[in-house]
Amino acid sequence: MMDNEIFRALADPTRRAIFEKLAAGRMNASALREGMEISQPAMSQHLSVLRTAGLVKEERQGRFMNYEVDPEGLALIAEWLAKYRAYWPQRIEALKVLLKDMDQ
Amino acid sequence: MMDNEIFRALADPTRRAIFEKLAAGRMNASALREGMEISQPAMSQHLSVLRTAGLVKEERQGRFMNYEVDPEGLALIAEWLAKYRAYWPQRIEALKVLLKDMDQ
DNA sequence: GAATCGCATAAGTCTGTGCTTATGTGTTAT
DNA sequence: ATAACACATAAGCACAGACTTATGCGATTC
Repeated sequence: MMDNEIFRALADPTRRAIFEKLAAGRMNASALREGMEISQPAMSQHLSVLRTAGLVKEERQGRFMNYEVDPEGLALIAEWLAKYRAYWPQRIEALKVLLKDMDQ
Repeated sequence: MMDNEIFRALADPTRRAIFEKLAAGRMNASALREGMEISQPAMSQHLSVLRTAGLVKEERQGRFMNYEVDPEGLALIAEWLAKYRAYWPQRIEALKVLLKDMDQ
């Protein structure tokens, strides 16, 4: 059950911020730190958690380590969410947005 | 920002189990405890967290407290997920399932 | 109205987790 | 080779959070 690691990873606001920043594009750990007031070890540890959860994947490039969003993790959340489809009221705007954004 | 409470609430496996059980239908706190090896105060505290996160809503009925899934919280997760639509590869089966289930 | 029931809250304990400083490992530059 | 760089890992600390036992509070039952 990967649910646990996924939701645990996203439970931390700093990690969500890192993930959001990564969503803007592939980036190395140092670039991620810019404007984030976070120590280098802390960043490394957060990235490790995100990686274990399947939310992020890494690729070595020289002495840099490039990180990017891993769709795998997002898919797990979508699967989890789909289990509760019965509870989606038609009028919730967010659903329409989600559908419009995804279906194209 | 409600993201924090949502993901924090779902980070605990016991709370996810409670939520999943509630998805089967409206239930009071005692009924939820059945077959779950969890103390009464622990259940009450978990439900409080889920409620604050917007994942569950309650309604008093005599001396019972009925709980049910609150779509509000699910909508917040869907909104969060929609922000990363750019990372959905077409072939992910989960996405298709989600779309099929929702769009009908 | 007293006892019981369903649940919430209080207070304390123990574990997990996010941080720190220090150090290690591999890569590039000089 | 040596220094500098990008990042990972180790160890320790402080706080958050999930549990416990005890008690409180409304509502029902007898």
